[in-house]
Amino acid sequence: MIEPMRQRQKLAPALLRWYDSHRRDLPWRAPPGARVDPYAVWLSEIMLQQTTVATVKGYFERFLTRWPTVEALAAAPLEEALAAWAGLGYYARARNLHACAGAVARDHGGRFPSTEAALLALPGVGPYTAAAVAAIAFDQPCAAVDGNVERVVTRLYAIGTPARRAKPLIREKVEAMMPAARAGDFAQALMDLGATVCTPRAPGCGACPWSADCAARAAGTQEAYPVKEKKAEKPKRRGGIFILERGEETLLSRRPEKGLFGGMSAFPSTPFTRDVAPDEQLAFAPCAADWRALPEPVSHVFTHFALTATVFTARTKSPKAPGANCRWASRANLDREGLPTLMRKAALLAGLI
DNA sequence: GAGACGTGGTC
DNA sequence: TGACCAAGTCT
Repeated sequence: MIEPMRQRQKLAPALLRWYDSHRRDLPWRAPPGARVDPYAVWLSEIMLQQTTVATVKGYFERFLTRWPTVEALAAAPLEEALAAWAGLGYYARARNLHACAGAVARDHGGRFPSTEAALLALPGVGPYTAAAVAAIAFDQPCAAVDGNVERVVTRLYAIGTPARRAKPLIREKVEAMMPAARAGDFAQALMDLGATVCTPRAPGCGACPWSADCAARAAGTQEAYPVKEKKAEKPKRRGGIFILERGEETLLSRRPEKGLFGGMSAFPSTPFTRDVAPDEQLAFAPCAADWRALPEPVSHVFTHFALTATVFTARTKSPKAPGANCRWASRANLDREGLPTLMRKAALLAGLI
């Protein structure tokens, strides 16, 4: 048994050695030793919130190509940023991304602040992202605790408290092992370890630089961590989506700024905040028309409810003026309108794209 | 502080 | 196949 203080001081060097030969090559990472662009680090961190690396890669490249600097992104209309974000989910991130770019351009002269506290004050930047950007982009010794780090640390110390309440303790443990140099590499190494070795299922303890120090491994209970709170049951809801066509055009509406799909373009629909039974769905149609239900509904599972939506279609020649937040979109361009995935599914089912 | 907030992949 | 998971934040 290694004496505790000595053990703690050996953790970071062992992890950094492992990282030097096993680090993942990712589009937002600079080659070893090279300097990273804080804008690229921040952009990647926002996209990676609750989203997989594989999904993010394409979006990251497109955003960086289209808006190479934070000033360019700040100058873009919000609608364009939202459309480019379509399909990534959690659209509040895109609204905050745009607001954050504006704040950096306006209040910080186009340079991201380098301290955790100043970063935390930016829209869409919470405790994790502030620490991650400070560490990765500015090499500040900040503890970036994400889901990966939670898993690694709860296993390393066999912390049986549900992860949400264990956050402060996890942070303490990370700070205690934080090396004086290479703070950015350390933060990324911890996340790489969680993503590639200390995985949720079937962790590769044989390849782990910390396996000899790991309390859960010693007890053979790796997969029992992190302990999760039991989550509430997911309600099932029904609803309707209305696709109105006029010649080669389709009616789109802009969703309210807050709530589901906030600020996004979408087909008019019933509210999704509650279950809307089939016999009351047509009352939410954008106008009177010969609405026909498609034979198959679209099913879509959100984080907090599962939706089965009937897709109604109708044609019109001269409808009443569409609502203030409605517009006609060319069907040929529908693919580029930046529809949320649920709405894309409906368009696909209706044969529009 | 618990719930809202998307989506795609895996077993 | 349905449940669970993935670099969280905001209210």
